[in-house]
Amino acid sequence: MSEQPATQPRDADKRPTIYEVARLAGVSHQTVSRFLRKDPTMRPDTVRRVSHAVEKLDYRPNLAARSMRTRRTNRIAVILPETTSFVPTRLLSGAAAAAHDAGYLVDVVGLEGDAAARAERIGALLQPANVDGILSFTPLAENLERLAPSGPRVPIVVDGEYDDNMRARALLADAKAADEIVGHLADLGHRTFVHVAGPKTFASALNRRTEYEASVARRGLVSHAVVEGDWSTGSGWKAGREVIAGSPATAVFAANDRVAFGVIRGLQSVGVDVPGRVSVFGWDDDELGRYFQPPLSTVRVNRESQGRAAFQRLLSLLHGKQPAAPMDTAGLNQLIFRDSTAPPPTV
Amino acid sequence: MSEQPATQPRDADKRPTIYEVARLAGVSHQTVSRFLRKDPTMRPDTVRRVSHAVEKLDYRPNLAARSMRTRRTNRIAVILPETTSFVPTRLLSGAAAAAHDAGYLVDVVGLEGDAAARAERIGALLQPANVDGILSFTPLAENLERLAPSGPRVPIVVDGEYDDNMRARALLADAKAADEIVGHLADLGHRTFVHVAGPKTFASALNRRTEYEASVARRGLVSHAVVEGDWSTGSGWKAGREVIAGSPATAVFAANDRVAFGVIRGLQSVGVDVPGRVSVFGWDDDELGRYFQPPLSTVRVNRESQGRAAFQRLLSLLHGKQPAAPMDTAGLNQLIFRDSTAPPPTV
DNA sequence: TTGTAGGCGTTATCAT
DNA sequence: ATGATAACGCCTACAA
Repeated sequence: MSEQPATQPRDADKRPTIYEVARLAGVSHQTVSRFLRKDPTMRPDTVRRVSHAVEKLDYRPNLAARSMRTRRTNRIAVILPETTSFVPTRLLSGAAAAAHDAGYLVDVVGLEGDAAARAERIGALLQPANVDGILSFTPLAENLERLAPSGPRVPIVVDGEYDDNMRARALLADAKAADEIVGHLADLGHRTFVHVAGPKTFASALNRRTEYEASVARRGLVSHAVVEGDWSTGSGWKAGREVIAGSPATAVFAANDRVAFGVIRGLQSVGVDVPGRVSVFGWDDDELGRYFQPPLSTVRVNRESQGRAAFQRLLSLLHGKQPAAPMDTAGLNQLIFRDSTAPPPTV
Repeated sequence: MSEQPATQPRDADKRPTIYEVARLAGVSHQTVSRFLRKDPTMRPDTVRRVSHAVEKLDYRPNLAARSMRTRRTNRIAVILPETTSFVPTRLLSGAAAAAHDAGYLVDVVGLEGDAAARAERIGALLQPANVDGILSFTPLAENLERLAPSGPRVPIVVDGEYDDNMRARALLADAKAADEIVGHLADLGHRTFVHVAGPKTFASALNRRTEYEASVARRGLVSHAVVEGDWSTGSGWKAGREVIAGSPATAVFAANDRVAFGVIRGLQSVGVDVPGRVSVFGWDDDELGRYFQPPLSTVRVNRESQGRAAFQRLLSLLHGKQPAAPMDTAGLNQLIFRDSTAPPPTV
């Protein structure tokens, strides 16, 4: 009773393995493995014994060992934009939560800089052996080629981008909201519009812009200008002062709320009243919009569920299914009308 | 020349291993391993041959296999708050970038919900076998006990929290800025203050609040109230209307810019002029503050480098060193004076 | 229903 | 300076 430490010989600093659980439970090591895999063919009594041992030892599986054997990592990589002005936090947490719910771990990698060393590490990370799939919240384009030049590729989903045969349905939600914004402003009596867009590389920005142009044309209205913005308040401010103020436009559709705040403040700074002279519509339902002066009309998008949806799309890919476009396309976007939109001045 | 496929037998869908690299280079598999480990004792010629083979096959190491053998994962976990109103994006990207630079991968895990399954997964993730260290941007408290009840623990750093013997120095930067804010307002002539704080569970919020109270007392000023906020614009709005408006206070120190925006708008909504009647100071240098009405006085904190610093602290722990407090404590916070602060009304 | 053998890709240890 | 062999912890296959 002194030579062999029996059940807990671990060198203090070492986690128990299935072997030690097995020994404590008086079974073989892969009976423990079966237990972990929730094999239904186990005798209830055995389950109990193993379960106790697991608990007593506070056993936790070694993920690396598992994935090496199963060739599945239960991990996805999420690629974040390098842009400092646009970081989709809610998207990230939504996607991460969905991933966790589905039993996946989430690696985040940034696209910042381009040090060779980092490129290499990221390249390694994105191998099939290291990650089951990739979810990107930033346009990828040729970056991908650089990161994983050849060989088998894991499934990739870029948020907001869809392949052709699902484009129509998938983008419908955003397009519909964009069209409704134009419609709302038109109903108020506006005829001349400006759109402050997001970067063209973002599918979502491009889509909104495209739909804006289509909607304006369809309704026989005038698009005075489309300003290329970068999601930032500064770009809105600039557009407000340099393009919109003094122009015949009376209605502005901004790519997001931060831009809209900039537009409004820019206009106010040169004495243009909002919404007296110009109406402004945002997109995101940033909390501040409720308290802004004037309170901002906007689109409430559930970024959390957008993130979840993006992950679901990836998950479908991982399961070998064709990813379905989000079904609840209807309820995804909700227009919120506040005081930043009103009828145009009666000339 | 037909039986053995020589150098690229991989089943189309399989990444090459060091064995295939070895075969192509005409060396043994752990000569390749040495190459990967940058072993300096290799003959230059051998290095060249292996290097070529690696490149030709686009070989990337299998991280799981490596970590299983080395018992190091080169991975850290970053824990994000469940709060939806406060998501430290910049902190995250700063920390992630620093981690990547140091050769570490980053897993993000949220603290959302409490489903047993998720707790289990997270618990597994946080094992030494799965992650080398943990960086948390949210208070952990007893959560930790729940997640990893026993056994060896990996090093943990909670952003903003420091152990006692470094507290003084580490917190100096924030405390100094907080004191300077009070000082600035006092210099303008203010005597009666309100602080709209962040959640007490956040070390940073608690520290600012504590220093606020100390600074006010030290200077013989009056703290009319300390309002418990939650980092949100709404909490600022509420504080502005319900506590500050109609009170004798003429100066407000808000926990962050979003709160400050709420305070200002709340005051304006009940006809209280800022800064005519009340001055408001923020914290964060949110871009919008530059364009706000009035432009917001605030503290510019480099969240990126704060995130980097947090990771460095963890890295020290990982290397077994005592973590040093940030050295550049001086330049970390920079007060920015804009129009939201002015002398109090002359009574 | 449970146990035994083998191997996943890598690095460590020992030879040579 | 390089090669052979074992081991990391787990799971899949097959045997009992």
